[in-house]
Amino acid sequence: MSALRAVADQSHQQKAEWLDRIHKGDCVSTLEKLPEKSVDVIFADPPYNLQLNGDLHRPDQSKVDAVDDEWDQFDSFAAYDAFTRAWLLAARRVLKPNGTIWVIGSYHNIFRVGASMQDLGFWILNDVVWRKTNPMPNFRGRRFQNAHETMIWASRDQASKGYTFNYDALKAANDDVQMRSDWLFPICTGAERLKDENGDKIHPTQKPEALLARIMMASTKPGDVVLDPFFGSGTTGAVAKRLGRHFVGIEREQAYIDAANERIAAVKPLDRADLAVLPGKRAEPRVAFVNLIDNGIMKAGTTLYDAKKRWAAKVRADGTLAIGELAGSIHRVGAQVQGLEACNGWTFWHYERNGGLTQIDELRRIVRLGMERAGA
Amino acid sequence: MSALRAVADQSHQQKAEWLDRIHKGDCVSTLEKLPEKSVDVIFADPPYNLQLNGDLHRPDQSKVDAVDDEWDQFDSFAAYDAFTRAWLLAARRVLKPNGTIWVIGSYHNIFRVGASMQDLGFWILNDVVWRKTNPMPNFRGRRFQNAHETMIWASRDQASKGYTFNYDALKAANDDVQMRSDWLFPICTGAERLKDENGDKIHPTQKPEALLARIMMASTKPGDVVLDPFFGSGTTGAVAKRLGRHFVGIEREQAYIDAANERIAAVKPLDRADLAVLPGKRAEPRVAFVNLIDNGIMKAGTTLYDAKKRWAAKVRADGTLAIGELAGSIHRVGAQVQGLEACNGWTFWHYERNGGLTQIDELRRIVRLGMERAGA
DNA sequence: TGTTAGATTGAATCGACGT
DNA sequence: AACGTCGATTCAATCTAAC
Repeated sequence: MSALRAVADQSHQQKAEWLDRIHKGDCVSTLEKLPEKSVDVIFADPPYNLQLNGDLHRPDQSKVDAVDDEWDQFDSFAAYDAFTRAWLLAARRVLKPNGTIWVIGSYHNIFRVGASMQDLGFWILNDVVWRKTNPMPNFRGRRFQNAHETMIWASRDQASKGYTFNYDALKAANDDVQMRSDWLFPICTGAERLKDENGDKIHPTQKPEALLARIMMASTKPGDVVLDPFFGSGTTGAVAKRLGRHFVGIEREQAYIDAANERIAAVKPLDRADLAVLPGKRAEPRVAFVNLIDNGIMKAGTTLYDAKKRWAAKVRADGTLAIGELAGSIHRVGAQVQGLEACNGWTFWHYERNGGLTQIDELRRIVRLGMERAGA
Repeated sequence: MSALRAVADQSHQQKAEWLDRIHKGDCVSTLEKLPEKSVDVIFADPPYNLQLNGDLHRPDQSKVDAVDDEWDQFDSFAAYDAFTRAWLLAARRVLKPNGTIWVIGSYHNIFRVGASMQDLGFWILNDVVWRKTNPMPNFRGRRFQNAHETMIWASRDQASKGYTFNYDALKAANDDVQMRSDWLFPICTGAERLKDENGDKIHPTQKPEALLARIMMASTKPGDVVLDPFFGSGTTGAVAKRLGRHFVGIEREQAYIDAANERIAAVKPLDRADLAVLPGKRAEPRVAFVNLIDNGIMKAGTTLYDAKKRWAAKVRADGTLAIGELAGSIHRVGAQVQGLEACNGWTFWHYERNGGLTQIDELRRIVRLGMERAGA
C-alpha cells in the first residue's frame, strides 16, 4: 500500500483515541498503557542530567539562567541509568517492529543513553550531530565552545530492515548529494520560542522545529505515528501536525501541557502536495586562518608581509602571527603594527610567490572551495 | 617556569629511556610497566570492531567470538566493556593528575567508551566532532552518510582544574572567536597516507595529522609527553615530533611499528620559535594595586572614576579605595558601587590625564614592564 | 517612521592562589 | 582542606530604546 493510500484510509476510519493528544503522567507508566507495536517513530529528549555546581556569570557579570529544574536532578550515574533503561524498555514495547527511535542528548548523558540502547538490543543506524549556528559561548575560556548536540537514530533491533528512510527525498533536498550525519540549525529563539506573559521562556530546552522537521522528513511517511515521551513544549506535536503525521505526547507538568496544546492548536497542516520535499539550509563557510595550516596550504615558519613590505611576520604552529615579542591573530597583529583599532588580516598580509606578493585571502578562497563540499 | 624554559631544561637533562619510542606489546600490560603520573596527554584510538573480525581480545587475551544473535551480542558488548575499562584504568595510572585524555570513536563504540570513562571517574570536558570533508558515501542508501567521528576530551577527575588548554592561542588562530566543538578536516589520503610496496594502505584507519595537530596545539605545551596506547601507523608520534612534544607509543603489530618508525624518522621538527604558544592574560604576573603606590606611579589621595564618571573614589595610602564610609580593594569597591558580586577594578577604575580618563590598567602595564626588565 | 546603538539571552558539568 | 580575595571571561540573534 502506498503512503498516500495509507493516509486516505486512515482519514476514513475511526482514529484511535490515544492519537494526536498529550497524555499527562509519568513517562514509563503512561507508555505501559499504550498499545504495543503501535508507533512508527519515537523522538525522545530525556533529561540530560547536567551536574552544575555554583552559579555561572557572563563577562558582563549577568547570571546565566541554568537548567536547574527538579526533573533534571539524579543522585548518581546508576540512578540515571536505571531511569534510562526503564523508559527505553517501555518505549521499545510500543514501537512497531520496523519502527525507529531518535534520542537527543549532550556529552553529559548521551554516552550512557547510547550504551543502554545497545544493551537493550536497539540497533544504531546513525549518530547525527546537530551543529548550532548560535550556541552559547564558553564564558570562562576553559573549554571548547559546546556547539553541538548528538542524536542517536536506531531501529528496534538488528533484524529490523524495513524501517522508513526517505533517502531520495533527502538527497534531492540536499542539492543532489547524500544527506550527511552533521546538520546545521539555529537554536530555538525569536517568535518560535514560547514565552509566558512576562516574556520568560516557558520551557528551558525547547527544540527548533526545523530539527524535528528534518527528522520526520527522513524517517516517517505521511500518516505515521510519532511518539514523544518527554513532550515538553510540544515541538514534536507541532511539526507532526504541520507535516501530516500523527503524534502522541507524554508529559508530567500541566504548565507544559497547556502551552503545547495551545501551540499545536494554532498549527495549520501543510497541503498534502507540499509534503514532498523540504530544502536544507546552507551556510556560508567560514574559514579561519588556522584552516590554512590544517590543510597544509600554509606552513608554520612562513614569513608574511604587508603589500609594501614594511613589516614581516612569522606564522607560528598555533595559527598565530608573531613579530618579535608581538603576537596574536593575523588581524590583531596587522592592527598593532599600523597603530589601528582593527585590521582585516586576510587582505593586509601577503606571502611570497613567483617573486611577487600575493594576498593570503587568495588561499582562503582555495580552502573555502574545499569546505563547501562539506556544507560547512 | 615558562614553557620555553621547560623545553630548554628538558633538553639538557637525561631524557627518560621510555620516551620517544614505540613499545611493542599488549596495551594494558605495557601501560603497567610505565611510571605512574608521567604523561601529560593521552590520545587513544581504540579498536571498535565489535564482531566484524577477530582482532578484538578480552583482557586475558582470549578472542571474542564473532556472533550475531542477541545474547551473544550482549556478550560481546560486555567483553568490549571489560577491554575498555582495563585499558582506561591502566591509562589513568600513567596520566598526571592534571593530564587529559582524548578518545576517538564512532557510534559503534563511542557510547560504551564514554560511559566507561564516566564510571571510572574521568571528567568529560568536551565531546568534539570531527566532520569529514570527504567521507565515504553510504552505498546502500539506507542510512545517512556517516560523515563524522566523535572524540571525548576528559580530565583525570572532576577536581583536576589545572589541565592545559591554550584558549587564547586557539581563539587567535580561529579569527578571534573561540574554537568550537565541531572541527572540519579531510580524511587521510594522498601523500600523507602510508602505503606498502603494492600501493595498499598499511593501516585501515590512519588519522590525519591535522587532527592530531589541533589536539596537541589545544591541550599540550612544548616538551609535554603525549601517550598513544593504540599507536598504529604513528600519526601521534609524527605530529608530536614535529610540534616539539615527546611521544610514547604502544603497539602490538610489528608491521605497524616498522612503518611508524620509518615515518617518524623522516619528520623534521619545527623551530622552537615557531612553536611558541600565545599566552593569555592569565599567564601575566600578578600585580597588587599597592605596588603602584610603592613605585610612586600612583599617589595616595588621587581620585579615581569609572568610565562615565558616575562614581568617584579616593586612593588611600594602604592601597585601598574609599567612597565615604565604603572602603576596600579596587575590585570590592567597584563591585559594591555597581551592586554586583564581582568586578575587575583594573579595567573599571580610571584616572584623569590630559583632561580625559585613562584605565588604571595602563599603569599596571608599566609596572609589569619594569618587572620584566628587572628579570623578576 | 526608519536606523542604530545598546541590552538581553541560550541544556553550562566553565578559577587561581595565598593563608 | 577550607576560605577569602584577586580578577579573567562571550557569539550570534533577537529585542528594546534612543535618535
